[in-house]
Amino acid sequence: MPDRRASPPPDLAEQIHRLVIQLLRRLRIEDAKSGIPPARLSALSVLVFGGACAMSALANAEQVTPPTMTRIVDGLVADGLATRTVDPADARAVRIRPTAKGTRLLLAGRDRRVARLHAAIASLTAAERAALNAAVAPLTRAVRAIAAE
Amino acid sequence: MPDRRASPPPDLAEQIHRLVIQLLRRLRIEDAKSGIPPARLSALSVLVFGGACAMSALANAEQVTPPTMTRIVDGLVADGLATRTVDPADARAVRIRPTAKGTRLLLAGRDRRVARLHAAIASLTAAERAALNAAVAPLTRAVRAIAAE
DNA sequence: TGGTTTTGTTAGCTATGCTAAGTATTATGC
DNA sequence: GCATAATACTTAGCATAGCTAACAAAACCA
Repeated sequence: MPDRRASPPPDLAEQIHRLVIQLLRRLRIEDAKSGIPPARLSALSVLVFGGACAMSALANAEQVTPPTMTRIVDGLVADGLATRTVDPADARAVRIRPTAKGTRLLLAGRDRRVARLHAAIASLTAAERAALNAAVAPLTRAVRAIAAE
Repeated sequence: MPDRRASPPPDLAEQIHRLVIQLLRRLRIEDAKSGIPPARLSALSVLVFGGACAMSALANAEQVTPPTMTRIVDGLVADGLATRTVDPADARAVRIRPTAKGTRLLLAGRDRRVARLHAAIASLTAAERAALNAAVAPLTRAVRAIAAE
């Protein structure tokens, strides 16, 4: 790991760190409106955008242990937002799928979140939006670089 | 709120949304190493960077109800990371202060987080870092715009 | 002075994270 | 082909963290 006082100005990482925390904290407010607790909403998001999924894959995607994911899925199933069926090819494993209701609910909530950010971005100048747009690729690379270790 | 299909490309908000979620998820891994649960760590961060604080102000800063913050502070005090004293000017209120141990611990943990992001940014090209740097101001404005509503 | 507001806490519920331990199924190795 | 190991989840039990409702105490104020 490079010296913290090396090439990039020391504040860039800090600034981005702070910004990102604030951004998510503000968007999170929208989530409460869905009536679904955050862990379920997040898992449901994986199901809706990633498709059907095994328990372990879901736990892995959410960076959570299997017992925790078991209970989150219990909640989703109880609320009619997902279904749990035994994998026909492996009776140990389960396939977890979002229901139509779950998909509808998630997309609506996500729209609220993203719409809020979208509105904020729309209020910027064209030059500012261009600067944001130009930062997406480098930030994507940086995020991937974190995973490397 | 503007039409989602209006001027800014619809994916910019979505891309940033996704990126930011991934970024924090990856950095969060470092927090576990501190041995302090996330809510306490976050509250401690407010104390260390914002200075002594009343219970209500802390709850407000953390977007949490007062009872929740009472227990988080209980935990911090039990761990010797903060102190709670009655406000001499108002016997209803308390002043919550980080201890030297709390300050030391938080700064170390934060350094690990930021250092990780810093290293990732350092691995980019100069042009990419410049693009990131140019995006900080617009993103700051956008985040503030979210709070407006 | 007596009601109201402010500030925090207590109580009790749900949700979410963990580890340890258990069950059932599949894979393996001899 | 059967014992053993590995895999995929679940159950149990604990700590943390969020909420609302109800309460206590202090300060305000009319």
